[in-house]
Amino acid sequence: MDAPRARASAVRAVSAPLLPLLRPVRSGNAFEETVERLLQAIKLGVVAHGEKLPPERELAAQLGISRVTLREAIRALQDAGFLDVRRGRYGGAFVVYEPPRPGQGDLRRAVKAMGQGGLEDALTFRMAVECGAAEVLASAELTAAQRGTLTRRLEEVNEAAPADYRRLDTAFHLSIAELTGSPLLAAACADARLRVTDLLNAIPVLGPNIEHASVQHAAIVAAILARDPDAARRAVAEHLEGTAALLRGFLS
Amino acid sequence: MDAPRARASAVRAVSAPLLPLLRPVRSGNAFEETVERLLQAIKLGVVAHGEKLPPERELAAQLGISRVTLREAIRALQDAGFLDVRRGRYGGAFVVYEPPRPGQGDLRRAVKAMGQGGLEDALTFRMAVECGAAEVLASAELTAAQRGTLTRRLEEVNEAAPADYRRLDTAFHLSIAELTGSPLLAAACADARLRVTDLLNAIPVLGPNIEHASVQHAAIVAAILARDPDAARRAVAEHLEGTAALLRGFLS
DNA sequence: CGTCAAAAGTCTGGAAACAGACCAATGGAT
DNA sequence: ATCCATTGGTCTGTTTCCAGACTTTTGACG
Repeated sequence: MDAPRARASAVRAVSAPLLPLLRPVRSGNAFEETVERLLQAIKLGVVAHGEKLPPERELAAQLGISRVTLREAIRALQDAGFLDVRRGRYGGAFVVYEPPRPGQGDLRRAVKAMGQGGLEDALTFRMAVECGAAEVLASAELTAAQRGTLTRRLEEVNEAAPADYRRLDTAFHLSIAELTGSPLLAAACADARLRVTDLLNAIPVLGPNIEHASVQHAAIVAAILARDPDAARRAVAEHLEGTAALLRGFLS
Repeated sequence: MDAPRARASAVRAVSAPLLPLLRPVRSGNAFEETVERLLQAIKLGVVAHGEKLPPERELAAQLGISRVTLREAIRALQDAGFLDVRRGRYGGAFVVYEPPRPGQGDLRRAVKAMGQGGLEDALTFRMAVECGAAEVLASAELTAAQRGTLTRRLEEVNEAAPADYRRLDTAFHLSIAELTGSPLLAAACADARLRVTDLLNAIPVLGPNIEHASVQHAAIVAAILARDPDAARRAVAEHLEGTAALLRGFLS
């Protein structure tokens, strides 16, 4: 139809470096992906020991999969001993899992499972999105309710029993992202956190680290409440660098 | 098996605010999702006018879908006039599309298509991830090749013809993310950019804006090359705020 | 102690997606 | 003029996944 391009036969290949766009449309297998998701939710403590998952129909809708597929995943987690499924009214899929005594050999295995370069990728990604979230939040004018949520989460982490520490730490970090009011940003932070969960679960929760972390957490909250974006970003960066260094330390 | 929980019947529901984890496992329909992806790649100029998509087999593998599904998507884009598919050796799916003369009424439609709160979400997300990427990059020690890529992309934007401007601007922004070496971060930035593409395409490319932007682009590159993370972050923030303001201006 | 609502468990037919083999056209190279 | 590698086009059988109706279990409540 248009002569110019016809003879041109401009067989320019697709530009090499711009291919993050052509990343996978679907993450392989719905069943496996669902198992992974639920497992992460359990390990993150989003659904803690003794709690139950939402009803199958509801959960299936949220995950965008059919009930059949969801049930297969739940069944797998039941067989693996993570869930206890009870039927009848007031039944459901109850979490029967407590974070393991962090072993030492686990860490290398977890790192290996991330693949080549995966660790640095995850840490970099987390640094970028969490710093961004803190900065955004510190730039916004918060309502009293939002400030309350933030300080409450901070207190919860500080008072946490060792067994609950990771879970509440996660909740604290994620609430920063959620309070920005940007679902995309919150999802990105959740994703980033997920990618380091297995690693964090593989290292012990040590007193000095907790104390150090709680000082940093307090600094983050203070900066956000003071509406000082620069300070908030720096505080988060420092905190995450500490975590990253801790991980690298256990690896060397 | 374990008496303690049996009677406990701890029917604590799943904690309300921590549900970004239970987001959809798969984005609905593989076909539609693929069409969307390809369309975005075309509109972003990742595959410019006259270029062709990678061979079907290759592209299907990259997208993680079957060739059948990919072909349906390509067919749809062909019918819609975005692609011209030719067979035989040296054939392929050629892009027959040029960014439209930016209309004025389009913007509101594009915004409406994003849904309630979608605009602020996208802008916030973009601000967070792109600032993060710039900061990460400015913190790293770059090779000569990386510095070269960055400055080359900058020059390309500055010399761009109006018709090519958006495409090269996109390439510039994305290369910052790519140079961080974090695929996750690069994907996040690409995603963020995608979400505002339709909006940007709906507003005219004005001389003063371009000049303003090119000054800011230069500042970004300078800060990165000077290894000044703070300045890099600020420069990106300023630049994106400019874009956001421009969009809001056209909306009011 | 029976009722009943909410939950898991089951079944069936159909649509979507896939894997892989094979066919057909095209145009540069020989 | 012919060859042939490369690319799109087609076909077939299989697997995965889904939508929705229906059944069964359970335990709080009246």
